[in-house]
Amino acid sequence: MQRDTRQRRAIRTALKEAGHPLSPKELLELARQDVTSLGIATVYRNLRALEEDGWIEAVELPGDPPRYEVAGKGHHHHFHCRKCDRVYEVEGCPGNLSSVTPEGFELESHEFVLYGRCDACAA
Amino acid sequence: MQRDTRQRRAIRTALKEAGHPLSPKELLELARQDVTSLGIATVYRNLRALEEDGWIEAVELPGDPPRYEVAGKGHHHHFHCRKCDRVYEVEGCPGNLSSVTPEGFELESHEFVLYGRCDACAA
DNA sequence: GTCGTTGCAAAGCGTTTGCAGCCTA
DNA sequence: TAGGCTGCAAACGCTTTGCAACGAC
Repeated sequence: MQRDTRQRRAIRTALKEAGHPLSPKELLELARQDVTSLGIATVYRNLRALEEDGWIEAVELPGDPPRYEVAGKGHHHHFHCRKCDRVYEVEGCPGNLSSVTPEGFELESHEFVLYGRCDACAA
Repeated sequence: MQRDTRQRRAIRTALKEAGHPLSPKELLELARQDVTSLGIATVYRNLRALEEDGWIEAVELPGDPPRYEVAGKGHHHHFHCRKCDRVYEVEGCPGNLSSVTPEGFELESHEFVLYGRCDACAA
């Protein structure tokens, strides 16, 4: 990742402005508002490059292809709205994980996903 | 799902005997010990049929294709071993989820995955 | 014998890669 | 102007589907 191309700039801007994790396809649509010729392969290549540079982080939710969000937000989890399919960040962590870890198992990390309706869809 | 074929019997047996969630490929390999001619398409078709019948449940972990386990075990979560890649069931639940649910959001359910080393791999 | 089920091969779908041309530095 | 980057199209891996043959009931 050495050059600052129009495509890369559009992708970074879309990720920053969205404020929530984006799928490659969502990202393509958003970034195409700046660079109409943008191809999906370029999106995937830049996602990988940005992730290797630590600029973004993959958000992997069960049963879904990865979404991506700007990195450096500290430990958090996600809320997946069943109605609009959007993913939100949530702060906090239920903790108390060692009590559910089986005997002899070494716990290294955890993931945690909430499902339901976001405030907009619940209304 | 009306007929009790050799293939379906082999698939059910493999799922029951494994005791932990299996991927379609793992299942194919196990069930082929009974029915050598078994094809992957048949595995996928039977997984769907067994799931629709409520006989099995999909176990979706972040970033992984679905695994399948025998249904009816009640609420539980999973531990994914980073070394052997196997998935174990864990009992219990950290609870206390409403405290991390944002204002105005309606919580319907949750998923929860532990990562680390299983007892065999930790030794 | 019927028709649900199977195995194969082809089709889908999301993601990755090869390659020639483009454009940033 | 060099070579990193892009867009296109082909390749890939996993899952689904079409179809003729098979076999459970």
